[in-house]
Amino acid sequence: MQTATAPAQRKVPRPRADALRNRERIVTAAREMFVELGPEVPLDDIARRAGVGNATVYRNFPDRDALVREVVCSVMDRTAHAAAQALAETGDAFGALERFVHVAADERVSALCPMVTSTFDKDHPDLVAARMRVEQLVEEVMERARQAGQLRDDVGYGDLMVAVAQLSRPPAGTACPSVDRFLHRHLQLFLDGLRAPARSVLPGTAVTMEDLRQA
Amino acid sequence: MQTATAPAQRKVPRPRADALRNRERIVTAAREMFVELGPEVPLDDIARRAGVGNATVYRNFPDRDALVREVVCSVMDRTAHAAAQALAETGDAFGALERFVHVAADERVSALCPMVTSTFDKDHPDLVAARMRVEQLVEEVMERARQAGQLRDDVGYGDLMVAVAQLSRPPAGTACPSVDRFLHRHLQLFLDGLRAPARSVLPGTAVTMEDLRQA
DNA sequence: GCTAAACGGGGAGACGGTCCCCGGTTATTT
DNA sequence: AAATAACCGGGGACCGTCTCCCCGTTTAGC
Repeated sequence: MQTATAPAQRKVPRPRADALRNRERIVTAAREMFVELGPEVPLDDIARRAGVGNATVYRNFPDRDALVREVVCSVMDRTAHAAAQALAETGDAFGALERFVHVAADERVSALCPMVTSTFDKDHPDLVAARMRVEQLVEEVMERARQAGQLRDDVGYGDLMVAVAQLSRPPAGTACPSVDRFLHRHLQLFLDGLRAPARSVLPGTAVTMEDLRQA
Repeated sequence: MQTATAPAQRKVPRPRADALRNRERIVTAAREMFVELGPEVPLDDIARRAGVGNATVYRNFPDRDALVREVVCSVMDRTAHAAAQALAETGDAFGALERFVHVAADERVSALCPMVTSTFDKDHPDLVAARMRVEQLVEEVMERARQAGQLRDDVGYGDLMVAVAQLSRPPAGTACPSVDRFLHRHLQLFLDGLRAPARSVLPGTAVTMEDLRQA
């Protein structure tokens, strides 16, 4: 903690500039390919898309899960950012919620779900931290709309996020771009169903954050 | 065409009873496993679940696509049946639509989409026949609700079916049963958004059957 | 310009899915 | 009930694919 340019204790001499750049390009490429082709795309393909050799991928990430985790955290951060922006809006509370949902869908929150599977540490520190940020912010956005009497009160955080994730999932298999044509229509329809007053009585109870965690 | 017991021209001496039974069990097991594990489950696993040897699977279906096609047709038939029942209901038109949606979701129409990929003949006679039946019936159910002024008129067949398929997709990876807990809640929310009068203006135009076909 | 870190491509190794083979079993026919 | 032919089941060979290491070459940083 002496100088800003050499903060870490020796032994970590600071990575090279191009190394950092490559790492970032890998994460970006991985996010795109996970969304398009699913969570099982060969790492070699990701490397090619990123414009690097396959060895560079395996150097930066000890195993597939490490890469997946980084991608998931990245998407969560973007989602949290979208929620924060929605919170900053001072106008219509439900309008802010709507805007958040459409932006989050474009970030492909969807891609996360298929990956949280099998050998994957859901309790990794980085993950819980990112998750908590998102939950906190989205919950606030929803609460404000609820207070304003615009959001029906029998729905929870989990209802919103799961439905958005499901609706924004690509049709699996192809990177068919047509899904985007439908996606925002269907999100809007779902949002219309979310408005107060409720037009029906829902089965079960509101899905909370805790429900998702242990699911 | 002489007697009913020997209708086929010779050379097809009629399959044995247990052979038919096995074929049926394979299709059932395949539907379950496709829904739970995705369209790439090993055929050997399907055979085990069906309680038959793997050779029996390969004997009955020349290749994977043939099995997938049979499963898809089977699900479509069930869906068409659900739609027909909804049409037969004489009460509330929108209520019939709701009931159809919830039943169709339980049939896992969802499982179809991930399979319509890569090497798969979308124009196989059996498929188009089943598809046309479903389209016809569902369109009628929707039209009746629309006429009754209960269904917003800026949505089409494609909007309904794609959204239902997406919402009823299992979270991919695990056969986590919790999804069923959410599923019907989210379907109901979506249906609420479908009701007239429209609570917002949708982006794009109504998704028709033709849109889906060439997508 | 020198040094060491980082890169890239090729290929070995391993895993998993598909499909065939053949001895045993079961449904049908007379 | 016996004969017969279709059908079944499990084991294993073949093949494509993904992972990951190796090593000669390049490039950033001083």
